Amino acid sequence: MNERRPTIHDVAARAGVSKSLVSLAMRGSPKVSDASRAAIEKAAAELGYRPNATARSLADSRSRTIGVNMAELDNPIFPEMLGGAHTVIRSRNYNTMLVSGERDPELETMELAKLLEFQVEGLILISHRLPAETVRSLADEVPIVVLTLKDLTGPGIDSVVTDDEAGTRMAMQHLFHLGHRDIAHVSGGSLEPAVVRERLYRSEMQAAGLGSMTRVIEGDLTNLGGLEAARTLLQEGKPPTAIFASNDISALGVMAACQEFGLSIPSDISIIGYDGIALGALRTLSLTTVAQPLGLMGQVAAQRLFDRMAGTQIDDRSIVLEPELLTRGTTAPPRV
Amino acid sequence: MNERRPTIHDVAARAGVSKSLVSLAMRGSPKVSDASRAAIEKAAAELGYRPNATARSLADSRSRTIGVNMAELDNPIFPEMLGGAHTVIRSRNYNTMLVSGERDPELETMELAKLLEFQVEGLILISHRLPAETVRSLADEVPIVVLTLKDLTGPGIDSVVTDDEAGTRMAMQHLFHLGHRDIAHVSGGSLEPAVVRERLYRSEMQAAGLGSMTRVIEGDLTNLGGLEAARTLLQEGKPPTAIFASNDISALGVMAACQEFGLSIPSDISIIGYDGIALGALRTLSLTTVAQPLGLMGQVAAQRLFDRMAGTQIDDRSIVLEPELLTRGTTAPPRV
DNA sequence: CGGACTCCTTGGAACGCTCCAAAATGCGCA
DNA sequence: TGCGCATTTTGGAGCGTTCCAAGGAGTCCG
Repeated sequence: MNERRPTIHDVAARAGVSKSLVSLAMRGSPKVSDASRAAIEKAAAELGYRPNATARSLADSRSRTIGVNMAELDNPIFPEMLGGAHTVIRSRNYNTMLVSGERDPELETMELAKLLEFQVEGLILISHRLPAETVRSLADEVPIVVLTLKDLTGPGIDSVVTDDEAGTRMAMQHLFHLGHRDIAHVSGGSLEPAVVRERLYRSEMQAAGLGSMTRVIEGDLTNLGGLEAARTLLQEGKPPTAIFASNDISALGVMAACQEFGLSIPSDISIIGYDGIALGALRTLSLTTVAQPLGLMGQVAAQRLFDRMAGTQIDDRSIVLEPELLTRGTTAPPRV
Repeated sequence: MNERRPTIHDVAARAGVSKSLVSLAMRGSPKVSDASRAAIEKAAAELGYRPNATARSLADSRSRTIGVNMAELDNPIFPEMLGGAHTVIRSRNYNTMLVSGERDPELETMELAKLLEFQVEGLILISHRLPAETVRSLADEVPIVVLTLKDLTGPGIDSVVTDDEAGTRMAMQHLFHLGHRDIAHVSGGSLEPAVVRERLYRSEMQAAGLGSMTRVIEGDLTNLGGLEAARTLLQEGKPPTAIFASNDISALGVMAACQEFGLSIPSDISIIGYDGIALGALRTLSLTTVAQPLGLMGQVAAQRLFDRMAGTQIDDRSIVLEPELLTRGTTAPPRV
């Protein structure tokens, strides 16, 4: 490991110019003569000079860094969104500082505080467990884009979501068209998207004149939660002909439960999930689902953030993307 | 958004003390009198003061940041390792700066350069595509821990891997014990772990007197690769009674191909993977596999990095963890 | 009451860079 | 040869901290 890294001064001395000129040259300014530029580049290369981004941030008070918070790692939708956001951040020549609150709001708050101390220029919250007021007060210091939740917007806070109402309708219409009437729902708890999906499940059933067949079993958006919810449902007696699960990983749990009960999918029972996680496409699973454009959501979130950072005049606070029905192997007409 | 953030000077002025004392107080120095400390804390709270980590980094030339490179996002083993590393990094009160080279060595090199410009104090490479010399020269500036690859160690470079030889032996012994003899292997290309697994597959077959039954079909560690490899294999004619795939996601592809060919798992054919991705445990899949302690590997990598950063005297350069056989639902005795 | 301590507190010099106003240089042309 | 203008180059101030040597305030004791 080297002793002390060469600085701009060392380069300047070696190239026989002033530090200011080196600074200019390093940033590719057109004001630098070709001769000087060549000398500086040579000197920099010989010394193995690397600009110090910390000093630069301090000097021009721009960190060129975006903070990303990801509360959970176990649902693959989050890494997928992260990937999308990350791509955009990199393409803008910014850096990504990643934190995770591990589902603990206090820890999460501290982690975000650290991000702000690092002078991140913007914040992307890919899922979070923070109280609204905390987010609002953060938004006072730096623009924020929240993914998947749109209940919280306001000055400094944008959101990127998909249209869960439309998506749920697609799922239900798909099942209706196949001929299903006895459709149960494995719900997903109290977070906004799950609530919307449950509400729309109910209203679609109602609208189809199937209000009396409405059955909701509580899940929690996890694989195990889906498994147990479905077990409960199947123990009750006559299984429905189709189950709409609030998200994909719980749908996979539902599938497992069905198999346990000797039901074959999709001939005995149809299953549809929600999210469009990459793994649902695996041929082994082939899960029919309503896909959110996960990577795109991350990208759009990052783009919006950059727009805000640039101070672009934008009116709407919420970007709503369209979901897409992916008909795969877990849904089919009900057995007659 | 606030105009200018309050600095240590503002706090000092408001509390009626010098900036130096504020600096001391903010860092919890015991030299500060209780009265001063209280006044400073009050002033800081009133102003909403937040220390500027950039300035601090510059002043004490410690960034308190670890750089993490993750070449790929589509194999879930990498996020799982990231999770482990991230936990340790946070617990040390460090930050994680994440980059990804997207499988492009040039891009990756640039991204790592950016990390160094940010003065990261250490580097964790969760998979990478860099030429050895590049890594070596980086190691000259900052300690590095490489995950999953141990072919490259040396001054400044440590590695964390699992014992792939032992793991492969476990897989093969498991199949042998079940009574399998006709075992094919879907390989995984030229990266170190895949090569080792293939080599051990061959030698185990040989050692079991089954050299003549050795069959290797080329895969590439992806789901699709596994699918196609298995299709090729199954088209050839009589299927083997078991397939050992070089990793889990390709094993899932193999499973899909078997289903396409009407083979039921595990009664017609057994399948075993390698890695122990969380999703293999989903009841729907229930993939028998040789599990690497993925999260732990990330943790150990981060710990080793901190040890190096602390200058602890350590001899070995390579940490080898033990894999574990997870017998689940995709393996069974061959049909008689 | 002076001196020796111990505790607190302070201003100034870094840290490595960018920004800026001003100085130096070069060039064309009368 | 000299002037004006455009092009290059420069030193110094500043970004918000930490570090350090040194200064001030008490306290205890002879």
